[in-house]
Amino acid sequence: MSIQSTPKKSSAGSGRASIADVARMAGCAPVTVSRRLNDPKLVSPEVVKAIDEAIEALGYVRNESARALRSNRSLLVGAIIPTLRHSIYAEMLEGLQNTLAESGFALIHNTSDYDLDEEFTQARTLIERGVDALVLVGTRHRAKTFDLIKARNVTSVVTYALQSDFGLTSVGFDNRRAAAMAADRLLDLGHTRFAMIAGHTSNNDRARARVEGFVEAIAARGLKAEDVLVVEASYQIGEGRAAMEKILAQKPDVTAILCGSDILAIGALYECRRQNIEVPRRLSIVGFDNLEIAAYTDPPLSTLDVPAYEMGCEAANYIIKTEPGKQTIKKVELHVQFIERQTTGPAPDRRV
Amino acid sequence: MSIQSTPKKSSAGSGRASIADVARMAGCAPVTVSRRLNDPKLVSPEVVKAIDEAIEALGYVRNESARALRSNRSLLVGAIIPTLRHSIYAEMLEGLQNTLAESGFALIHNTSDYDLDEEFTQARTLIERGVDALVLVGTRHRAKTFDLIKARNVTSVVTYALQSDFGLTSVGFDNRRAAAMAADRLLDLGHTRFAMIAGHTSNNDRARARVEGFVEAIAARGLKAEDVLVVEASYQIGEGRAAMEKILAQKPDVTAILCGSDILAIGALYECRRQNIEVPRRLSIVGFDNLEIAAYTDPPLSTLDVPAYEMGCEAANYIIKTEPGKQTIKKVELHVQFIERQTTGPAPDRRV
DNA sequence: TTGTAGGCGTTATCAC
DNA sequence: GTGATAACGCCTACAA
Repeated sequence: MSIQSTPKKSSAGSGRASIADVARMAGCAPVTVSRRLNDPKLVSPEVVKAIDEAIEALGYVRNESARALRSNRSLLVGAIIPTLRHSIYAEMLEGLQNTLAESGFALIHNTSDYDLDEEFTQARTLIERGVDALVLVGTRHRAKTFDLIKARNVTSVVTYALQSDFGLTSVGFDNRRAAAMAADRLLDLGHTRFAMIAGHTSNNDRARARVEGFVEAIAARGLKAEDVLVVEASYQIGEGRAAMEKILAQKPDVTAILCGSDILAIGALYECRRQNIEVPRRLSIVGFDNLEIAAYTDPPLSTLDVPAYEMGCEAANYIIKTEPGKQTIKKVELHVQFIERQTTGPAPDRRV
Repeated sequence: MSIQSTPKKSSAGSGRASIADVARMAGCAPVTVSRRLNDPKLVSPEVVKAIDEAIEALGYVRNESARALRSNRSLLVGAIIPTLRHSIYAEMLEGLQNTLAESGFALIHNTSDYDLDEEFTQARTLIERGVDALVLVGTRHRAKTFDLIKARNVTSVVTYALQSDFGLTSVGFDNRRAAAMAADRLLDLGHTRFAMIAGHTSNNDRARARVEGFVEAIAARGLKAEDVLVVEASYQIGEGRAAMEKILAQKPDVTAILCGSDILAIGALYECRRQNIEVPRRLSIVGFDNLEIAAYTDPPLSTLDVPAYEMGCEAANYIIKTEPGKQTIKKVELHVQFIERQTTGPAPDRRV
């Protein structure tokens, strides 16, 4: 009864031409059109030609939803990052997206603003959307987030991280070691009175690892952890400035400061300028990230170069190579480099 | 053979529980589960409870692909931006994503790197994916891109633009007028010898409009267009620096410079510092964008504040409010503000 | 308030 | 090399 009324099922509901419309026009079966689209070798040249013409004439575009439904692959990847306002995450995302796009994947992103519950909700939504893979930032996540990923067996990558004890592939660098590199360099320059302007460490394992790495490396050289004054700030220039002000008030004899981000370092430099504190003559400052701007501050900022874009690319590569449902846990370590510019110098007491 | 083995169709192919599994467990029909998900009012409390328990027990998550296929709405929005490396676009994207998420839309983005053909390809891919709406940047696009949008009748918004003569809704500000604001202020300060460090104007209508607005506003005050030396550069600090060097070589008596972006202005400031040129004593510089850093340069940068995040929000609002296939063309104008900090001052000849 | 009966556009499977 | 058929999981009608 119902079927007879639509003998030639056309682009009825959607308004879009379907594979069936193309098939009818090209004088073949729908399957053949599907084959031409997915594996042209299986179709004879003449038929391919007829199909292509029909596609052109009808302005046919494939319906990915149907494809995803039937084949159970969405070619969609979800990424949840803290924020796009830090270019470091924007770059990671760009690397991810560019690399994924080459293999036909599209990227959906959400920003959690460092809220782990929000992150869980977003992960759920992304999985509802049928993403084939999920990209997260850092090691700290709600248990239910991990549970969800495991229950659904969604290919997942954690960036800015190197642990794999929670059972996910990670792509990143060693924040602890990076901070230690800065510490070692400053120690070699004779510094003994340190401070650090760190990002907030609650809910941010990267920020915490940097603090730990810095303090531990200093302690390893016989100094006490108390020799390091740590002030936390959110990643904004103004906050970096205020933190610097606080440090100078609390510990006026400080000579070396590591900042958890170049943004914070820029704030610190600003405050030094304001207080007429010569950098690096009286105070050495090291940033973190190696943003474009770091080479152009006054003086140019010594910092740690973080492979943000590459992390995105590596995460994408893992996703592309992984068969759905068959992930093997890997750890991809990228390297951080200390870039010495002109905000670091010998400790003032040594200089004399 | 194959079918009989699964008389009660379970989560067979996908591995995920379906609405049918939930229904079986809750002792109701699939439709009822669907209703509970979409409009809980229609289902009695006890049934809701049973369904919720089943959902919980099975770890059910809805399949958006099926939903999209059936309802012909993907709740997916595509955005194509030039690059994420300019925080101005990242901010727009963040506003877009945050606002869309509140209404259940997810955002897919691509970066075209200012390549209009690439943009077309991406638009096509996004439409294949069934996006309910498309967000583009600027007014310049390939004719085939417009054709595609019209053919598919996809709700579309153009950001950073205010024209609507190409038949799409636009959300933006008047680049021409913004640049003119800067020109007027500089003219009021007595400047007569101008230059501009502009972004590349081919394929970038925003950059072009800024140049035109600047030159025209100066011409409107009786000066000649030749009085403005325009140098193009891509949006990188190093390029801004080089452009500044070039300007100082070609037109050493220049006293006022508008930069097409704060990034370029930072490069210009850097070069001034290098050449010991006092800003704003000898030279006034105006940026564009009002990035976070602008308030912390030395001296703090006078610039034009661009409502990037808000543009994203407004674009999202339009999309959310628009019924699929029923778009009405609108023009949402946001306002630009001249932020006077300390890189602008009276023309040196006036000062004497 | 709940259930029955399709079908959205595609691809997997099996036949020719 | 090509085609017929049956799902994929959900939702819109309509019926009870």
